[in-house]
Amino acid sequence: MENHEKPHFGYIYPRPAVTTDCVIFGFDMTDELLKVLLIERGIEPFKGRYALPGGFIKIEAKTNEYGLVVEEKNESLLECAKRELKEETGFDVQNIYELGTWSTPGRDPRCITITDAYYALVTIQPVRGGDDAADAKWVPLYQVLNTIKNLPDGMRFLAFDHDEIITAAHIRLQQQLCFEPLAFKLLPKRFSMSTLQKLYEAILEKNFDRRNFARKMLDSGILDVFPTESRNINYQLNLEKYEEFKRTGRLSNLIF
Amino acid sequence: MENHEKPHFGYIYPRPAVTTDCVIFGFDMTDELLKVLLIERGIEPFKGRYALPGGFIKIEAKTNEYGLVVEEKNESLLECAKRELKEETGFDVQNIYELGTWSTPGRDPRCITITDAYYALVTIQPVRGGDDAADAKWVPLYQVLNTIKNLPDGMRFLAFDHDEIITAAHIRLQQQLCFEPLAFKLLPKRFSMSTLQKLYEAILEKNFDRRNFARKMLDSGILDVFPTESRNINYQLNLEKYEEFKRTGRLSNLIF
DNA sequence: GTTGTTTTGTGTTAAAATTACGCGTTTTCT
DNA sequence: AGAAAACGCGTAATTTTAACACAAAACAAC
Repeated sequence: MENHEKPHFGYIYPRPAVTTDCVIFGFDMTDELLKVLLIERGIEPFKGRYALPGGFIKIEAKTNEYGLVVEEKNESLLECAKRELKEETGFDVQNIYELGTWSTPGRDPRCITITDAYYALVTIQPVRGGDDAADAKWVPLYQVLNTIKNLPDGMRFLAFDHDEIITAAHIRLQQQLCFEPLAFKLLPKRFSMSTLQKLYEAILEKNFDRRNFARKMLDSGILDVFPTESRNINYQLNLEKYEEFKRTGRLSNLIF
Repeated sequence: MENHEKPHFGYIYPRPAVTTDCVIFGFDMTDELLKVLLIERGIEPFKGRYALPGGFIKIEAKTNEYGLVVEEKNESLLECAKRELKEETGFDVQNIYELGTWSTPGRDPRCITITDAYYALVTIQPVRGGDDAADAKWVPLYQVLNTIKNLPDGMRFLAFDHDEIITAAHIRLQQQLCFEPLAFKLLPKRFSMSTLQKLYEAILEKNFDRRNFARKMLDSGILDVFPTESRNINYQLNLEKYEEFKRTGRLSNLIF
């Protein structure tokens, strides 16, 4: 542990280190499971444990020969989250949302660290071979949540306080689904009604009547219909209609 | 602007300064308006402008004679928000929720600063004399939001990026009201049905039919009834029933 | 390719919730 | 005192939700 002598541009009190972590949700079309992307930590602390991808925020400060700051550059927390994601998992994520901060004293044994957590929604490509990207791994969400829930008191599954973060992310995902058809961001462009339903069921942990579900979705008017070679029908989100319906408040019936 | 030479316990890159800001909502029974607590800034930057109460996170680090860290103390961001609130406005707030972080580069002209924003709900005491607490002032929310909305492009009403924060806080308050009867936290213990309705209308910016509103509230089962001297009726939130109904999912009909 | 099983598309109907008003009385304001 | 607003109690029409039936197409196993 080394001390740090870089300039801090005006505010002279000690500062916490700032990181971002990200809960990446993906829907696996092959087994129709909602999954999260975890990485195995290669270094201490928590070496060998699974954790959310994330890392420290980047601030570049240039000082002249007298030690005065002549140039500063920094990224926003959102940019930080996206960059770390790309670095650690190779994912280029569009749909990313802030979840909240975690700052309990002692949460990082190295130093006083606060993290700004994000969650992101991606479509898992159907036939990706072995999981790429370092030691990143897709794990079924329900497995993670169950493991966490059944842990003996005081024990943790993931590194740091990531157990809490992933639990909060799931709750937030459930709630946001009531305001916004987020689910589409987890699916490929076109999908079947039953796939969409399975996804809703996976997120909300509750089952729907197949026929009522389909009617509700279709009645909302945001889906375009595409026949397939077989008798089955595929659907696609109509973004214009969705945005319009959102403005005019006609999406309330999408709440389950 | 001075440089900073204090130790940073292990993580050796430059760090941003960290602050918290708080949007305090209060419902003024006298004029039945939803208001926010703003403070007039006494110092640069943005001297004389209104701003959200808030400030820097407190970290105390003690080093021995060799400059090594022997003791650290820090507060969580939530504790920081509560402390700053107390210091700047005298308010001791129970109901406080995290809103999100703001970290756009350049948002604070002094230095790289990220803020974690909170929102809080308080009951404004009926006959508080002149606004106490330094230069804190209750301002009707709709006035602030309208001012912000009608500002010429690029102009701002509040200091820093507090325009965005207060706007986001209002949206969040609206959304959270759909999951939780937050409104009660803005009212005194007992209140009339029309007061409750006015509050809901103020938050959601939408009007309800008096009779339907009352029925919905009463049917939910979370209100206790108290006659008054006059023919009128007062109500009070029954916390036990509320918690029970929340667990058993019987509050869905409280969504408007 | 035949057979049994599962999935998919298309309804109907009863119950529940929401919305829109009517009316007589009490309070409030001037 | 009189007019206007607020209040409590109620009903009817409409919309939304929940529960369930059936046949054709796809799929799996042999």
